[in-house]
Amino acid sequence: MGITGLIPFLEKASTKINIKDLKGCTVAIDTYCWLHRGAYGCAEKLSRGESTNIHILYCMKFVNMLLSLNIKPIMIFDGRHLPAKALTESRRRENRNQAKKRAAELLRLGQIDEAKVQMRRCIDITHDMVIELMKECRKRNVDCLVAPYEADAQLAYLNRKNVAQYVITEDSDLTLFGASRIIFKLDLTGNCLLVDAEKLHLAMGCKPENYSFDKFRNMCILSGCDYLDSLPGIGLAKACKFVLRIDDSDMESALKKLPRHLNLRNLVVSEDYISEFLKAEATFKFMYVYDPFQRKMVRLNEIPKDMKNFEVLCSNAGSLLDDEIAYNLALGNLNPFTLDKVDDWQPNSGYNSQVAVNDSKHQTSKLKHPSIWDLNFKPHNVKRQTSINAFTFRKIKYSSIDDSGELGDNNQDECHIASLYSMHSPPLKKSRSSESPDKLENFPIMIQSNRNPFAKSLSHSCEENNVTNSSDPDTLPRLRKLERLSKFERTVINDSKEIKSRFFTSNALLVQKLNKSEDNQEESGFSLIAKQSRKEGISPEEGNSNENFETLDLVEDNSHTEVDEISKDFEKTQNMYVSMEEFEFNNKKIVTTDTDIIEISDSELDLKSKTKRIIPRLGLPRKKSTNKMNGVADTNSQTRLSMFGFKKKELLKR
DNA sequence: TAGGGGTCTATAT
DNA sequence: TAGACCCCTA
Repeated sequence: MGITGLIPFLEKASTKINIKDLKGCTVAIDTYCWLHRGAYGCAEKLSRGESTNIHILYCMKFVNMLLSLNIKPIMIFDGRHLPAKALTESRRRENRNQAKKRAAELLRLGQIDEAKVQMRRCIDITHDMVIELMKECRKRNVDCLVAPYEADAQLAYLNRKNVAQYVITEDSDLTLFGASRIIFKLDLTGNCLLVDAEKLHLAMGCKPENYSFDKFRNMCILSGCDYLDSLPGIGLAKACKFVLRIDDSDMESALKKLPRHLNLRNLVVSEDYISEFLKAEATFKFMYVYDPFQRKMVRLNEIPKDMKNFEVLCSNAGSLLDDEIAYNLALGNLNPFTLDKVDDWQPNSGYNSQVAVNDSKHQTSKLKHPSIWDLNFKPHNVKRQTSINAFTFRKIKYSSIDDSGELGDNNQDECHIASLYSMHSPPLKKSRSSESPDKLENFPIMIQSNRNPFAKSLSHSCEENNVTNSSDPDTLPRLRKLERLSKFERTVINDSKEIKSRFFTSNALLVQKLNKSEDNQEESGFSLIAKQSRKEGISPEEGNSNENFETLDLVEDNSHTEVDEISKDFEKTQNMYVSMEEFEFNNKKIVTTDTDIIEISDSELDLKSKTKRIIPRLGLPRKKSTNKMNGVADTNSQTRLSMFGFKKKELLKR
């Protein structure tokens, strides 16, 4: 059931991303969603009890996609049913049985198509399917874990412990368990929707100081969730209005005032509803999950010592199992409902290595990722990465490339300059290159659209909100400039080629980076142009001259990552896309991808054309731009953002 | 008119 | 499970 309408409600806290942006991260997956979708494709066979692995292959496509992108997946499966959901589960079981009967009847009548529809409705994900998928995952050393109860709570736990920096699901309930970064609607091209818990206040339409996660959770419970139906006439909008008006510390007394706050005089909030509400809240907060490091069940959140009546309130949040049972349940060795032994897999057993020997092509990936079942496993410090550009800003010391002539005498790095053109005014440092990984990890994610007004839609509601709320005195002039930009004709092109980030870099820097090889992962992102510069005999000093940029072949450069056999197999059959937008400006076609700005001539508009002109840094070739930009001079004191009507000087004045 | 609620449909290959 | 659509209600 989930929370009706929650995903659209969270629009302002959401960003469209591509899963490839999470390279190097760990993601925990609500695997039931994939299994269910996969089973839809072989519903007839499954309902007839025939052997099929289509649903397993479907899930493995996603797994392989993640592995190919150097993203570590952890597959989480639902465990036992909570008492709170007993009614829901029995309803579902009843519906499935009815659909089965109808399907059989329709088949007897020869109505095949109608029968197929009913067969799809009676799909049930069994523990046998789970074990089958687990075995496939183990061949690739992909960790699997059966949650003691709801997978949602387990996902949130792993997310909060930083075992998984992101979680993938289709179930909006997950937001209520406190996961910080949730990915919805992931498809096989990698496109998905990222909901960031740090932005939930935007969705609720309140200031960060007035927001609390308790308010958000209370709003969702009020609007109706798996553990409690909503009061009549209360949906997300009204629930939001209510929780923002009240003091969230005492819901018991606040709920009694709900009819008055919402002007719904006929609404009755019974004592029973209030106690069920408090139980639902406790279920979301204190559900049992499995901690693979302590190897025992723990509460999602610690129960406060001063909490009264917690035994009653937590009566729906699961019961504690013996450690040995909980361990084997988490490994998938027990049927969650009967607790009968159905498998005997143990971490680091011969079973796993034997598979790896027989299937040597998967050994590479096996070696890559430490297992959560390894006793020495520690959540590693993974750089959170949703924006390649954002990392580029931090890792490169731009102040050292003044000789490019682009930055003038302000001794500003391009990160700072970019910030002056950006919608926000975050505190910026001249260089982050010397910062520790921990500090980097804590750095808030900068979504591309916030940093690069050209790369994403300007009408994005999130950004509008930020602009409106900004107290920065420069906001209005910036808005006016952005209005100018928004007049450009923009069309979204879905088809594109992946290009590595060079957005704010100069050729000089690229070549320097290539020579120094300080950071292989970063370096390779630039290697295409840098190598080209070398080929053309361009020195770092002159590398910024656009004349040296001849037409380049847009060839994906995968040298930056260890692409194993799985990746290669996958990439043969899957096309990874980045979003691409096209501007028309002074009879030029300018295309911005997530990572680049590309100028293409009319004859090259076919995006499948092999040759396109790549513009290093921002904007157009210098020579052409000076003549055509409506009198906006392209001098040393001005970056190429001026191509779009921005003037640098006045913004950089101190 | 905004917002809630019920119903129907798609999900895969 | 989510989204679209339509209808109803305050």
